[in-house]
Amino acid sequence: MNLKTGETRRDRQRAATVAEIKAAARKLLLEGGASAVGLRAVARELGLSAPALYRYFGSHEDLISALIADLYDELTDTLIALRDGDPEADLGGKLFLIAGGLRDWALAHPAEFGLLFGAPVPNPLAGDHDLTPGHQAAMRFGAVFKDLVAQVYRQQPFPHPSDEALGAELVAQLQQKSEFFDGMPAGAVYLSLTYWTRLYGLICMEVFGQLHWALEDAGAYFQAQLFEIGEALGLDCPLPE
Amino acid sequence: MNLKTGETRRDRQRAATVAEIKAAARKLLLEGGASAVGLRAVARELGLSAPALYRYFGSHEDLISALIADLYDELTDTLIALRDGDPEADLGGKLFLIAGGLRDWALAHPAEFGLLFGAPVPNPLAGDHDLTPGHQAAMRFGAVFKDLVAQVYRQQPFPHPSDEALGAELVAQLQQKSEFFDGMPAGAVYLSLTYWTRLYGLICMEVFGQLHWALEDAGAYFQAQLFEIGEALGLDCPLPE
DNA sequence: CGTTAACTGTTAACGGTGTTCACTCCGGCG
DNA sequence: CGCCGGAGTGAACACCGTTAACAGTTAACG
Repeated sequence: MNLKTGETRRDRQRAATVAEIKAAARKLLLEGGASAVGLRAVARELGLSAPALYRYFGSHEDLISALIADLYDELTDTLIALRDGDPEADLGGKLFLIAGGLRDWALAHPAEFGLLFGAPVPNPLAGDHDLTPGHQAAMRFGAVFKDLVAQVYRQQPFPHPSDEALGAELVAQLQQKSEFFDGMPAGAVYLSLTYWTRLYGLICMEVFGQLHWALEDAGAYFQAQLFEIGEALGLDCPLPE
Repeated sequence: MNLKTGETRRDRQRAATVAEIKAAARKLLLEGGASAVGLRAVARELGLSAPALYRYFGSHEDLISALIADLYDELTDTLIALRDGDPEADLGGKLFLIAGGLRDWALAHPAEFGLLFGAPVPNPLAGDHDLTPGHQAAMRFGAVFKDLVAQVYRQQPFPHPSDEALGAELVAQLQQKSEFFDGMPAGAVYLSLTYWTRLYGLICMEVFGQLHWALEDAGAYFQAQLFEIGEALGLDCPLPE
């Protein structure tokens, strides 16, 4: 059976167990936050001994990394579904959809969001050009936004700051990423980066509770900010209310 | 001596020990990140037994909270010194100074920054109107920015979005904070919030390594963004380079 | 088919953590 | 002086990630 892949019964069993482990880890993460997903806790969740998990993951950190990669993938799929769900929406509308979708996901899964986008600060280690599956999944996630912005620009180039306004040093760095951004000029890459930076900052602030002192419900503020950013990208946005 | 406060010799000794403990915690935080500042590690650092620390802090979390409050205070002092250090600078210049100062501090102390502004996510507990010293210190910190923006507006009101553009719900929330913002109208409060949100997001992204994929050195990008935000606040900013 | 090797799981143990308890000091107060 | 209370101790508990030595099962190969 399936001689091509050489997939044996044990391989399938193993894959199933790995999935079970990650599912248990997700459950613990959802219920008790990041600190609740421990090696022993996961093992306990599926009636195993803690050392048994070492047959599937090299360490606790490896498990967490795999979990992060999965979460990235799931979030990416959610956003893609949102992007392609409404065939009536134009490119700008899709941009609004996935921005709102990211915020909704972050608010619904704060612990998961913190794991993905919070501080990997304790690791200012040697220059590791991360090729981990987690990093790749993060790239796949970011590409959803990047590609959409690039499509918007391709369809109707939005006005962007001139090279002189940005300064030579910044332009040099931006032009390095021009190819990655579908050949967009530095100013347009700059605006794309601004879009992402503001969106990220907005959601971080809200999820991390850094906005409570000013706003009870940041929903309206988020919409207004999104409107501003959309304007900068030359989109005609729906006025609030 | 000092009968008013009833400050006895033991009280002074105690305060000194508390300071020593927090100093050791800071050292560990600086050297090994947030995870390195453990109860036993701190005790080890000053030749004490772990349980001894319970005479000074009710728990490990209490120690961390006290540390956070101290860090907030220190950061606040740093920014205030920066603000008042150059008597030549006008209000807008001061705003640029403290924004850059915050970024510099964050980059120089990433672990500390993560502790202050990173995810307190795991605690979505009951509605606790935080009156902890940490929260108060955070307010004192935020006020440095808030007051400066309010002074800028007072000196020369910057153009701000109209109530209609913001939407009724958002305006209602903003007006609730009008008094806190020196009587500024909703649109101006909105712009102040935008200033802070963008600054925070920018620094978070850089410190948390969320910008590495796009920019090696985010310094120029930061300056350009600061310039944009300053423009929105009606400041005449120095063009880069 | 039988043998062998690899895989999955176990228990025991090590060093680490935060925390509590019972106990000893000793300085300052009435 | 007597004594209370604060400071500090070591032992212990329950948890954590991780390793080692061992047993049962399953797949692969001659």
